[in-house]
Amino acid sequence: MAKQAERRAATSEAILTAAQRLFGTHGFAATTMDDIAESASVAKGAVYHHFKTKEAVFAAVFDQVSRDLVAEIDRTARAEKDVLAALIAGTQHYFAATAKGPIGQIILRDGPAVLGWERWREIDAQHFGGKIPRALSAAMEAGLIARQPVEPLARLLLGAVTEAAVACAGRADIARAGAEYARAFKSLVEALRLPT
Amino acid sequence: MAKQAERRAATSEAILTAAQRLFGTHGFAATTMDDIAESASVAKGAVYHHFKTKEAVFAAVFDQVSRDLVAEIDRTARAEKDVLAALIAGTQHYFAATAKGPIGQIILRDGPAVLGWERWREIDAQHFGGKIPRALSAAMEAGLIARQPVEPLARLLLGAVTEAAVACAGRADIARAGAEYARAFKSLVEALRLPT
DNA sequence: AGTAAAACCGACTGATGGTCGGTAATTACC
DNA sequence: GGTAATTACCGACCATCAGTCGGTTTTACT
Repeated sequence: MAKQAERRAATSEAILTAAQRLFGTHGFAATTMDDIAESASVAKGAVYHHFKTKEAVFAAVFDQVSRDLVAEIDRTARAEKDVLAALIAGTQHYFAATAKGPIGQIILRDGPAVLGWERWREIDAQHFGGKIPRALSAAMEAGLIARQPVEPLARLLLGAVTEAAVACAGRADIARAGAEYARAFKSLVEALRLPT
Repeated sequence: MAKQAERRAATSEAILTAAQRLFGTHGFAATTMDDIAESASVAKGAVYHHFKTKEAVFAAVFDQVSRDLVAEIDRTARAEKDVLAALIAGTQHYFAATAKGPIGQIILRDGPAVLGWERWREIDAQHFGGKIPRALSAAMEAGLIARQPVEPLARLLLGAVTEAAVACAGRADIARAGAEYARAFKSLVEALRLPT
């Protein structure tokens, strides 16, 4: 019954899998549509039948990778108790994950380059950044930090985290760097904490 | 005497000027080398005689724009007295300038896309970010904030500022948004200030 | 003037994103 | 079950554009 749908799904997934591997290892610019088609054992026309442009393929890959990563982070953060502590733990996980080659390549390097900063920021914020405003609101509600407009502050912190992730990704001693930035981030967030 | 040098400089500048205008208005991808050559009233070969690649042209433009902007910011910041206050004022100027179309296009959109995040971050940090570590060191020296590793904290703040600038650039009511983010940034920095 | 070197020219090439007319598989309808 | 319509897929072809290269003009030096 759903034969056609299955067929479509299978091809689509083959393309996406191939694309993710290629984008992750060689980067967006160095990956051609012919490469993707060949790697997915499909003709170029098929790729264009499923995705309008090369950017569209990338966007789909980006979305998938982000989705996977955010799920991972959620699992980590859920283990913490304090809202601020969860924020910090999640951040550290984000560092560690994006520091690993392929994911960092897709999310931090090519992401903004291909999608455009605005769109990238928007999507990234939608996936990861949504957690920060929520955490801040909760923290204010709980009286942990001073009441103030949430959005601007959240944006600043997201920028800080992202920048740190990139800096991390570019360093040899990732573990150490991650710890360093996590500590700095913690001190920044803790500075906001009101004296009880 | 320096006729040859003058000739070279004039052509080079014509190319750079044309490129800056085109990159600023249409963006990097939508600007072709032929466009640049034509706009500079020069043959394509001449452009390649002066710059090895299209990226090289962009890098030169980027450098120039950054240099100009940083000089402007310096002038603004110098007017302030407190180190932290100067940091905040400079930040606000950065917001305002990058929010204006062409400069934002070059520095915030295409910059990372073309040069690659790592290189962009490095250059951007070199131009703008260098000020933050210096300001933080000074602030620690003066006992305004707690002593701690400077580099990680500076990186976080730079990321926060950049993110805010981008967010600003994407909004219609730039003045209002700039003020909002500046206030949030101020509260973040002020949170670090030690009680006297 | 004569020669060397540097600046400049613009037709050409190679690579690649995207198109399009056609074929094969699947589904809908009688 | 046959046939028409729809959907998936194919791969040769096209347009664009970064970058090349042999040739020409302008400048510098003797």
